[in-house]
Amino acid sequence: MDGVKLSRRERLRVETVRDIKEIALRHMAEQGAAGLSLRAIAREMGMTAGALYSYYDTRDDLITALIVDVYDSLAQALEAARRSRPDDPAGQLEAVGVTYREWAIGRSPEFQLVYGDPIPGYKVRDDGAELAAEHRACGVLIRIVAAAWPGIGATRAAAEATAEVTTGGPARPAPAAAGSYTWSDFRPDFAAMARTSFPDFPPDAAALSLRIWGRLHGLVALEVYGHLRPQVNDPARLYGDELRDLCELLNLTPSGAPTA
Amino acid sequence: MDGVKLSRRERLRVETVRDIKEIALRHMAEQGAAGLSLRAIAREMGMTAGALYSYYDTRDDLITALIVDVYDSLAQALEAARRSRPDDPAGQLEAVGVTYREWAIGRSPEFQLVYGDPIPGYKVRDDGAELAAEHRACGVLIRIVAAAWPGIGATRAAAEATAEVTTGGPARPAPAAAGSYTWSDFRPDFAAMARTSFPDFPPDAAALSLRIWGRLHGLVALEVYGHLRPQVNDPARLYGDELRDLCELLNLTPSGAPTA
DNA sequence: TGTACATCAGTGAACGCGCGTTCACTGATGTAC
DNA sequence: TGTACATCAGTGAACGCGCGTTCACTGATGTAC
Repeated sequence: MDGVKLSRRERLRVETVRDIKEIALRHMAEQGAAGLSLRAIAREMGMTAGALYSYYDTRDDLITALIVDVYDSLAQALEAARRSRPDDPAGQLEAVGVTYREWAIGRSPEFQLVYGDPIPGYKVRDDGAELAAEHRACGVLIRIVAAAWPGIGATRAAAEATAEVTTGGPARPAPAAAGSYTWSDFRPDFAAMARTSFPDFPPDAAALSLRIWGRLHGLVALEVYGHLRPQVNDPARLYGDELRDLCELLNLTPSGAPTA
Repeated sequence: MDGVKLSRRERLRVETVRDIKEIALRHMAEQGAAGLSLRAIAREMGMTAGALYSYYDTRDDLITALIVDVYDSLAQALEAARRSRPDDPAGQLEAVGVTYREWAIGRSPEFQLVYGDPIPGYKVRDDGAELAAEHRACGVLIRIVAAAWPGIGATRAAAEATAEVTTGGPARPAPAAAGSYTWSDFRPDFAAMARTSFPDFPPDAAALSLRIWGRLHGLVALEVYGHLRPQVNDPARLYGDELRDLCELLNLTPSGAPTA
C-alpha cells in the first residue's frame, strides 16, 4: 500500500511512534486522561524520557497527535456503521448511534480525551487539525440527515420506498425542525463542511444534525462517566429506546429489528 | 438561624472552611478540575500547606466535600426552577432545562467536577454521600415526570386544565415511553428514591426520567466542553429547540412563551 | 476577676516523589564516493 | 565491495519545579476552678 520503500531506520521509527501512542492510550485508560506522562511512557518502552523528544518536540505535540488519531478512529467507525445500511437513513442513524455508544464505552479513555476535561497544562497549537478531525466525525450525521431530508439525498426515493412512515397522519414535509436557521447562524468552517458535500443542504438540517449529536451524546456521556449504572441495570436498553425515538425525528422507522 | 452560639474559634473555623472551598472552586475554574492542589489553596489563603490538615484529613476528603456541595447547589437550583412553575409539568421541565444549562455554563468547573473526568488520584471513600447527593439532583426530574404522569401527580388535573395538548390526535394515555420496565431493572437505591416520594410511580416513568436527563445533558456537555461553539453561534437556541421538543414527550406544550 | 491548664489552628522545615525538558555524549544505521 | 563521513535514535545525568503528607513546635483562644 504505502510500502514505497522504507529504510530500517524509517521502519523502526514508524513502529516506535505506533508503540508510543498505544502505550499512551493504555496509560490514559488506567490513570485517566490527566495521568498522561512522558516519563511513564518512556519507562514502559524501556527508554529514557529524553529519547521521546526524537519523536515529539513536546508533550503537547504528543497529545495533539493522539487527539487527531482518536477523532479519526471515531469517524472511521461511525462512517463504517453508516455505510452498513445503504439507502436507509433511519437505519443508518440507529447503526451510527449504537456504534457511537459502543465506541465510547469500549474505548472510554479515548472518549474522555476528546469529549472530557481538557488535559491540565495542554494548549492547542494547531487547532485547525483538531477541528478538521472533529468535523470528519460530525460529517457522518450530516450525511444521514441529508439523505433523509426531502430533495437532497439522491437515495431519498429509495429510502422512502422501503421505509414506512411513522406518524399516524400524513408524512410531514421535512423532519421536525423547530427554528428556521440561516447559514449565518453557523461558523463558516462548519457550514462549508456541510455545503461542499451537499450544496442544497438547508441550515435547518444542520441544526437538526447538531441536536441529534446532542441526543446521542447525552446518555453516552452519562454512562461513560458512571452516572447511569448506579441508577439502572441496563443503560443500553435506555439508549435503545432513545435511538428509536430519535429515528422518528427523521420521520422514518428503523427498517430492521432493533439491535438490542 | 443556626446561630446557636459559636465561640470565636468555631466562627473562624466555619469561615475558613468556606474560604477553602471557594478558593478550591476558583482554582478549578482556572486550571481545570485536575489542577486542584492543597499547596496552591494554602498559598492563596496565606497559610502553610500543612495547616489545611486541620480541616481535612486528606486531599480526597476535600474533594469529596466539594463534590457533595456541588451536587447540593445544583439540586437546589433545579428545585427552585421547578417550583417557579407550579402545576405545570411542561413549564417545569422547560425551566429546569434552562437552569441546568445556565448552571453548567456559568459554573463549568463545578459541572466538570461532577460530570467530567474523575480527578487523577481520587478514590471515593464514602460514596454513599455522593450517591445521595446525585439522587437529590435527579429527583427533580422524577418529580416533574410524576406530575405529568396520569394518575400520579395530585396536580395533574390542574395542569391539564391550563395546558394544551400538543399532538393533533387525542391525548395518549401516558407520555411516550418505549419499553415496559419493571423495578428490577433499576438499582434499589434509585427505585427507593422514586417510590418513597411517589408510591405509584411506574418504572416506565423512571426510565423516561433518565432519558430526559440524558437529553438535557447531551447538548449541555457538548457546549461546556467546547464542541458546540466551533459549529454554531448560539448554542442556547439549539438547546431551546431541544427543550421544546422534550416538552412534547410529556404530551404538553410549554405554558408561557419560550424563554429565548 | 484572676490564675493554671487544655485545646488546637497554624508554622516551618523536611520527606520522597514524579514531572517536562535540556544537553553533551555514544554508537549503530545510512550514504557518497 | 570497501572506506570516510553524516545522520540521528537513544543514554544518563542534571535542572528546577510542584506535589501530598508528617512532625515537633509556638502561641493565641477557651475552660475550670
